[in-house]
Amino acid sequence: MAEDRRTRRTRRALGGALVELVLERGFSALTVEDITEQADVARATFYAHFKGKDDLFARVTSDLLEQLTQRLEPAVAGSAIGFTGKPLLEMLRHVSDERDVYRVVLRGEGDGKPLQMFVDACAAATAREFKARAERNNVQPRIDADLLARVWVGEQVAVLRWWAEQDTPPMPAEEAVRMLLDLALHGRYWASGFTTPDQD
Amino acid sequence: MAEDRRTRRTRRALGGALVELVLERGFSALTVEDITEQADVARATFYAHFKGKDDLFARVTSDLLEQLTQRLEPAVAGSAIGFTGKPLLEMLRHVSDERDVYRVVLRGEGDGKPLQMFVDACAAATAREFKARAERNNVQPRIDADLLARVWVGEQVAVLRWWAEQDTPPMPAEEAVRMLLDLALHGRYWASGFTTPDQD
DNA sequence: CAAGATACAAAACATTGTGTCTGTAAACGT
DNA sequence: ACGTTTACAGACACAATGTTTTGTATCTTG
Repeated sequence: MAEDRRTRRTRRALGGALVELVLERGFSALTVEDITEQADVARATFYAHFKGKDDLFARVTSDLLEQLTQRLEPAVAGSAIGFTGKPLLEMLRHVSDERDVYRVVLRGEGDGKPLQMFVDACAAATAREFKARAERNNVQPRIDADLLARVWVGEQVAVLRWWAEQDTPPMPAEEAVRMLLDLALHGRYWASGFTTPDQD
Repeated sequence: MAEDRRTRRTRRALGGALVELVLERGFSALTVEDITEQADVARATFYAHFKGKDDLFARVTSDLLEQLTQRLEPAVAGSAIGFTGKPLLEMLRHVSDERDVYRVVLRGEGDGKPLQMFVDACAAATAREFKARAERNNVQPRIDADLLARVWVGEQVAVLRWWAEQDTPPMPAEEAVRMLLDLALHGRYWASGFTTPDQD
């Protein structure tokens, strides 16, 4: 019942080739033949596994997501709201381990659909935590919940993208997390060194 | 010296057709012929104006950006830090006026490159304002400036996307701006109804 | 308003990528 | 060692691209 070694081999090779080539030339510039050549696989074989470029990319992305949720599970268990604290820390580490794939996904290659997958997953997880926590503590959000959720996830993705694009970590992951916690606690004006906004 | 009227006509038609079709089927699913058919223009004519699909999309995007910066100019003149306040309000209004184009761009169609253009432009403007203001008032950001900038822009884009995807405005633009100002001032925990984060 | 310039339409063309299908050889799991 | 599964190489029809040509309609400029 264990999966055939050959299929695993070729699938991995194709996924790796995709990521590598997208980083070099961008997704839309690639042909299926480019990918199979890089992976040293026959073109016909490609179609035995995937419907096309997009399908391959989608699988690479969902594999990544699956791996992420597995790594996140213990951290989320009894943890804080949204993605501050342990979950975020674990995410940053995962990005470090799989930097290339994250770059490709977070850059929005492939018509942004893989990124959409990723964002949706994050948004769902965030919203779930968010609502559960609000109900548990019986509080009401001070600004529109939908808007807040968007801002929240947009921020997370922006940070991950920034983190993924670094060749060498600009700071320890722990410090980045601390900064983001401060930001979430005190707001942007505080973070930028001000305590009050300019008048306008 | 004024541009030929026929040229303007066909270019507009092609740009409009692109936006319309992307909303229906997505960018990657389109052929040049689809676009020319929708615009009622000969295929050869398309290539007289643009190098291909991507080129057309890039021009549509840069036209939008140009229009935006023009509208933003008066608002930015003597205004607040980054995109809170008047500039943000003007942006939301612009999105309302050009909803379809914004949707297409902000969804990251076209391999996310048009979106990249947009984000880069916003980031540049934000960073400029940010540094100028910090220097003027002689303060230092409490968290890494680069990270802060990313978060900032990520948040803006998320809000614009949310705003663009609404069929009918969920609230007056002024109220959305007020919320975001509050958010920037007091932080996310406050906005979500808490004053302190959970422990983790 | 006239004349020269410019843009458009229509059709044909070579080129490239796609997706599918063969028969054959090799690698796999049991 | 066995039967089964998978990969390979090549060939195929098809679709989309990008370019070119020729005749016609429309514009701008003087």
